[in-house]
Amino acid sequence: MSWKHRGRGPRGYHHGDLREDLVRAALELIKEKGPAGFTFADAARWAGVSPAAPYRHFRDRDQLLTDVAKRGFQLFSERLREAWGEGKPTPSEAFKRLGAAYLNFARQEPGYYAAMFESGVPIGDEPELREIADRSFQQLRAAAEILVARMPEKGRPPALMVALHIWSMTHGIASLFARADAARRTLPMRAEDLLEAQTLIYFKGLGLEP
Amino acid sequence: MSWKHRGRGPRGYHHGDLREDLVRAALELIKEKGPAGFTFADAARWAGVSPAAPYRHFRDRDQLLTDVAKRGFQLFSERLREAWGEGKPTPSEAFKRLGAAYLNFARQEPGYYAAMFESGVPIGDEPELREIADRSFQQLRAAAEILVARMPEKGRPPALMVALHIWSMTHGIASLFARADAARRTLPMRAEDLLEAQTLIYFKGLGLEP
DNA sequence: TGTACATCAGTGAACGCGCGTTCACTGATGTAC
DNA sequence: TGTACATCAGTGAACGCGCGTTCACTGATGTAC
Repeated sequence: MSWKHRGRGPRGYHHGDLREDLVRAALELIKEKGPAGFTFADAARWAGVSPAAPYRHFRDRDQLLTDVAKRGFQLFSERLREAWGEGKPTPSEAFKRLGAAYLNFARQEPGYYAAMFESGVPIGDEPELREIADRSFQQLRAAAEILVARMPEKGRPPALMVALHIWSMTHGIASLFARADAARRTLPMRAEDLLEAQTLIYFKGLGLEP
Repeated sequence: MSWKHRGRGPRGYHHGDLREDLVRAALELIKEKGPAGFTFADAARWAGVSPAAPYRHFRDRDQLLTDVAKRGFQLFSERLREAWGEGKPTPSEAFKRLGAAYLNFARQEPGYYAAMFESGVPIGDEPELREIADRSFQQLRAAAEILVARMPEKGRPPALMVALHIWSMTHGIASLFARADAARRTLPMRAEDLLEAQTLIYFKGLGLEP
């Protein structure tokens, strides 16, 4: 595997897919050094290209980071959707998969996770990013709707609140115990088990039988 | 308020309290630009001192950051301890205060919070830091013990697990909705209310009456 | 099918800048006698 | 109380370095005819 172009065949003057490769570079570098630890020049070097080349594709480092965050939310939405699997066979099974997918995303995609949640990229400033980010949450929201719909009509909690609760607990466990970097706290059990237990207790508190 | 020494009286050749002032500088700069957005030189400038001066007090930027994290955990422990107030008048009252203290800490001390949880400072590498960080968690742990002790002996959940659950949900809400920077998600209610509702549901799921 | 041309996506040299770090130094403070 | 000296905590100049950014350029590719 050559340093210059990493096995995508010899390249001539044109790179061919620099935009994609810069995103890959960013992910790799964020993983290694944290969301603030990579530079535009770094990314160019990683892609085997002159330091001026990235300017053909991104205005600056921030725009690259924002793009990474967007792709991250996109991928995240898909992962959550697949995991939820329309709530089959039972919502609690599906919730278990959903939580596991969240934790796995944090573990396996540290570059995306950091760009999405800890890079300081302002979500609110760019409508497109905001929309994509919201879509991830809509997955949770839809799941909560289905869960709540199984309860007797009297005393149903608001689905939005339930979705936010699930999000919070999952995000808390992911950020503390399932992250890939040195800030991870040790845990005397699997993060999945901690989350599953918490979810069960929470559901029970809502009045749902298992 | 002069730029040079910010109202702590005129100073001569010696600064008097540079170590403390560098910590203050770090907090201020982290708050403004994020945990990775400040430099050693920045901190020196903020304190009104030559760029070589910080080296008398800290080996490098990382050591300063670690020191900030330590102080952060120290302060955090105290805040949690005060808020818990030995669980009086009732544990659920006390838990409510505990959660609010956590959220307020995230909001009011963004510099400390970021240094503690999002700066990439490796907790495990320095025993002293680890010990201080653990102490914060022990506050939650002790609170969980008291809560669990109120339950009938049969079917008591492990206090450790309960403490981890409380930590996770509080941390999740703090990190998503009560942070002070641009990565904060909007929330259609007070973060405190979301947390309180979640805690109540969780406690109910554990079999505790309000 | 060939050719001329426009456009695109890269180069590489150059620049100013701020950072980290070292160094011999010096002003201020504390202490022994 | 005064003096000599050691120590401490700063200075400021200097250095090498890598980053961000611009620029005129050039090689490769696509397209009109």
